[in-house]
Amino acid sequence: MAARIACLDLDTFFVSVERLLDPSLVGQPVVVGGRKGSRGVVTSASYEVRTLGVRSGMPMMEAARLAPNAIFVPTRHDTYGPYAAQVRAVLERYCPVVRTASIDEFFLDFAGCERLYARPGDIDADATILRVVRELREAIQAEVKLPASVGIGTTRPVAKMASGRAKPAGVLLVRAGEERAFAGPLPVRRYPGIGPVAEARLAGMGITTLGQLLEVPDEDARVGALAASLRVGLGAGLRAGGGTRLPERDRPAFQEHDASAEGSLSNERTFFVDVGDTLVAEDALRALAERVTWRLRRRGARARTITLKLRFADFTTITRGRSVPPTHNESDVLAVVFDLLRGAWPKRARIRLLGVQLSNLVEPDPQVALFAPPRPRMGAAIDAVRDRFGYDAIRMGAVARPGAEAGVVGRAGSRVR
DNA sequence: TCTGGGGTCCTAGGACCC
DNA sequence: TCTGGGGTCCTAGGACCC
Repeated sequence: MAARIACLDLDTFFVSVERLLDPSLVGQPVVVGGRKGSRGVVTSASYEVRTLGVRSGMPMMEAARLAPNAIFVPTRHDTYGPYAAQVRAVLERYCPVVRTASIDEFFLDFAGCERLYARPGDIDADATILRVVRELREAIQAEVKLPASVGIGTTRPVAKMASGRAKPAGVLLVRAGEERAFAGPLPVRRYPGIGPVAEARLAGMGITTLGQLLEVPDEDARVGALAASLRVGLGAGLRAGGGTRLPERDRPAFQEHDASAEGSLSNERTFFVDVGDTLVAEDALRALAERVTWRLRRRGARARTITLKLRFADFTTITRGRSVPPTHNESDVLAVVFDLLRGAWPKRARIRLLGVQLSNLVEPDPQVALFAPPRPRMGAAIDAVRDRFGYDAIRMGAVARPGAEAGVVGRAGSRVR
């Protein structure tokens, strides 16, 4: 079993793209995230500010305190996708099996490619993969102008951990049989799937490294069920060709599933100031329902479950959901979330965040579709414009300005109809 | 220093059915 | 007449990832 799974990670992706768009940011301490002073967090931090302790996920306030001289750039979510798509296109030239794990992370499976790609100078299959991966990394740098790091191993968790060690802009291959030597000294937190909670519980058992976790004997009564279950996944993940229990995600390794009917879609929003007014909350829900149903229609799917998410001023978060006949209509979603809001919002509580999630997605049933009301003509026209020019090309009046009379308002605020 | 937004996966209790 | 067992769906919450 050769090391043939690669994990490619784009280094400080959002920062790198912002630097492409504004070269004056190159070499500067850069933080991409919510607006400074607002209720936002860091989404990407350059290496210059990481040395000061700034990390993604950190509140912007804290980042500003740690790195007062950094340049703060607002996250532009629509901007980064096309760059990720360019990267994927390069990857597909080099590897037949590419799986997009997130906007800045890809897994490649070179199974069966070793001999095809072998060159006379390669001493073994590992050398072949390593050479190809270095070429591919250079190609991304040259063509898309983005730095990437690649880890290579026998399993996905190993490849992922190796990519972390390869940063910045490096390549690291962990040979078959050397997984434990590589991972053993690492903190448990480095293993994909072990987060802060599992880390703390393991620390309570005196386990801080992956090596320690693996060495705990099965019979050890002090080890909780957590450590036992983690060890199962870990052992498999560190074994060449190993299985995929717990921490190893998306089991059938690289299966691309039916995107139209899988998973869920959600949109949520944190208010600048906590909300106590029903009308303001309902306006926000209108905007969220409009956006999320538009995305659902673009997928060609319908949702069987509608869920309202509420986060109160004290940060407690609840969800309330309901199963419904499959729908993709904003009005259906809105009726449900308004009703759920009434039942879930205690008097006097202030709301920090509202979210609308659509899940249990299904393909439209042709039998049902026959009798379903057609999408109103104006709705269809709005969809068509948004499909061409993007969601924000059109805003509903009530959404654009709370309290405004209904109607469609163009980008500049002029009335379209 | 108060904590974004988009997801996936897992668990657990209760309803309901046979 | 004090009580089985299995299967599936629904709902809520939480850990985790980027």
